Amino acid sequence: MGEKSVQKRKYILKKAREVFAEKGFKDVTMKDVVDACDISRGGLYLYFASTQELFLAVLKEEIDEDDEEAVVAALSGDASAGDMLALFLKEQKKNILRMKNNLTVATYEYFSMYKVTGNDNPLKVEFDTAVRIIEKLIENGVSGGEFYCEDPLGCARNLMYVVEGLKVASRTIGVTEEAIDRELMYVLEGLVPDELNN
Amino acid sequence: MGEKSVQKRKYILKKAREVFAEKGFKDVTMKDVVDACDISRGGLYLYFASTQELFLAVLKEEIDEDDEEAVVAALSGDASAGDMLALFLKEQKKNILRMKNNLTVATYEYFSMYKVTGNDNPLKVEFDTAVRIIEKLIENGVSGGEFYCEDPLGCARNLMYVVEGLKVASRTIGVTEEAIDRELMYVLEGLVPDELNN
Amino acid sequence: MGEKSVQKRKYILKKAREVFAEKGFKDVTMKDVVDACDISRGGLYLYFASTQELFLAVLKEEIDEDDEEAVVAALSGDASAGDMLALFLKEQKKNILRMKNNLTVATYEYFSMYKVTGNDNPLKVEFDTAVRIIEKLIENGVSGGEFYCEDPLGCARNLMYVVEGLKVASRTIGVTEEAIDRELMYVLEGLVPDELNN
Amino acid sequence: MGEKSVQKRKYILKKAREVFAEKGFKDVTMKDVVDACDISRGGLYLYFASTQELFLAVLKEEIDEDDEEAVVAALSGDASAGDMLALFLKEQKKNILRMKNNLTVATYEYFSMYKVTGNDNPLKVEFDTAVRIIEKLIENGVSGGEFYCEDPLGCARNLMYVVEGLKVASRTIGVTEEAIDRELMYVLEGLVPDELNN
DNA sequence: AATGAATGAGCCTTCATTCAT
DNA sequence: TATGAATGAAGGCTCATTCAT
Repeated sequence: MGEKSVQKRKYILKKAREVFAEKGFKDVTMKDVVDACDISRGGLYLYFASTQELFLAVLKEEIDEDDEEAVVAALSGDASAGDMLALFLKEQKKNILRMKNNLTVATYEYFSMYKVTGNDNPLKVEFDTAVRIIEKLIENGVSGGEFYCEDPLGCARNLMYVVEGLKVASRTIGVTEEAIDRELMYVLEGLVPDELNN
Repeated sequence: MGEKSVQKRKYILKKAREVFAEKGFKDVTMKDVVDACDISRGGLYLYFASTQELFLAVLKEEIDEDDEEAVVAALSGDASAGDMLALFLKEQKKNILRMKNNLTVATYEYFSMYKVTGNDNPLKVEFDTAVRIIEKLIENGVSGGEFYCEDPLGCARNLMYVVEGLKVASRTIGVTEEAIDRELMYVLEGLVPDELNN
Repeated sequence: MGEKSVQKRKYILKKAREVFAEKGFKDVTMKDVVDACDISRGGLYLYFASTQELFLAVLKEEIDEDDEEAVVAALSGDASAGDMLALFLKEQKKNILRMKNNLTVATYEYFSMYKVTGNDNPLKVEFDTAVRIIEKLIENGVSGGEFYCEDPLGCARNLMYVVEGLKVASRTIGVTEEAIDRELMYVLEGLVPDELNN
Repeated sequence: MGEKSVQKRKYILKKAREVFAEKGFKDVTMKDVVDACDISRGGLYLYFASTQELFLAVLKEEIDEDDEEAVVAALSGDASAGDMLALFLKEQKKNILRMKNNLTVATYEYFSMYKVTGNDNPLKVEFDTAVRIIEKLIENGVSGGEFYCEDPLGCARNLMYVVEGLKVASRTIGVTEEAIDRELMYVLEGLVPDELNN
């Protein structure tokens, strides 16, 4: 595949991403993507054989980017643990609220359809990675006397399940920005020693 | 629609429920239901005009039942607040883990597709109801000296978002029974006064 | 078939007539009639086995009535030939313009579909009858010195083909009341001796 | 759509025309056309989305042809007005009698179903055009002393309504070739000065 | 007589997929 | 590589017709 094809592949993925963000996974047809890309039916098949293949490719790009963004943002600074955790959660919040180009629904549809287990499941990898980052941040915070927490891992997991809950709720029940702030704050406040909390 | 039709309607809903539980919402076709019910194409249309209509009817039955089950189970006993909360959560856990006949995925697919707001959204109603029940139980526990909690509502919400997170995770990432226990326990332990916790 | 059934049969025909007037012949389904009559599917079949049977029955009633109306109106008076012809044409005009309950389109659809020849074709019978009436009226008018016409039959036929042309045009091209008057007058004026015409 | 597709489009229209001529408009299904063309179901939809679209396209071709035929034939010669009028009417007669490939019924069905007014109605355009041509021919004939007529427009309209009447009668009542000749002659003879008529 | 539930055929329409160019 | 015409399977929906009650 030459240079040109790589460009086109990227172009297709960009457009496909928009389609998945709009319609989820199950409702997307190859025709939807063809129309969005304004290429020929046959042309799309040269690059991707199915919506599944397309979606996995979109997801792969997504995750590669995410790693660079959130993780780096969260860990590479020399800010305090609290600030870094706040930064990380801000990133999550942005994700939850993002209306355009959000793959949450498509991703849930995909992975509830094709059960993928263990580390082949990017959703799981992402979740576990996030848990580990948060755990680390809390531990750092505890070491520095900034936080109080007897079970950093438990707390990190609790936080991420709340985030998952908020994600799905925002797509189904509807969640305001204030509600997200409130939920995340609720967890964070549990980390702050009582005397500081008042 | 006579007595006989009522029976058939129920029968169709039962079968449709199985189909939705198996395939989610978006992938289900009228033909799927026809096949599952072993009736004629036209026969199904006598009762339901679309998968949407079918799904909403299935959901309505579901929720009517739920009300009788979980709520009654949680509140009508004269057990301690802790026991009642544990019972309520056990119900939630059963729901999360139930492999057969679980509408979680279908429900998420439906409500992420057709945005329904406010009290017309049974998902929201269910969530809010659960939060209120938990809040009440916590308050009772605090009154009785069983629990310690400065923000029962916040805690109840935290718990329910965790439950939502677990639900979706169990359908996408995969969650073991132990993980569910662990997460729910994590929250519950936050309610127990420290001296008792050790 | 008892008295009650006769009533019901008439009721069905009345409703069916409305349906045919609205939708023509080909588009009408047994269901349309069932809905219009608000009776059961099976109930309709007790009286009529198909839309064809229904339509023929509707038509039969129609023609029976027509005979009594127009013909009697045209011939039984002791008015002048010109007045009687004018009366007859006024009847035709009313028919052409009638928007509600007009079977023209349905009739054309039916008889262009099922070719019926000779005196089994009520359309032909009606046409021929009308021609004969007009011919007679013209002859009377000529006898009385009211009209001048060398070929009463030819003139009568010409008139009726114009009427047919106006009927179909009113359903397809659209024809104003003035246009109908103008066309009928054009023919009538040809009957009036020149000296009277000025 | 390349050169090849243009051919296929024409082929479909030709076959569809045959179907409409045979069955009228309302009874024609996309499947009828698919079968007549011996192409795939999907293949037809590449060119036309409905029988309505198909019919309008068939009609468009029809009318384009007609313009070149009848009008040119009637007006471009240097024959006498009477001969040209006779030629024009011969064309109409051919139309009335044509058994194969006659769209009369389909056209009436279509335009009685979808009311189209003014110049968007090709039926009206065709009618008005014919009237104007005949009027012109009569005027020419009068100028040349060939005809006698005080109201050329009225006469032209009368003639065309008779033609319409004959068209519809030929599809519903049944009309012999002789009857058509007779009717058209009846009108023409009214144009010829009395002394010549004997 | 009358009902209306039930069936199944039939048409509509959309797409995944292929393939000649 | 790229195109887009073509096919046929799949699912949607409606109705004519039957039949047990």
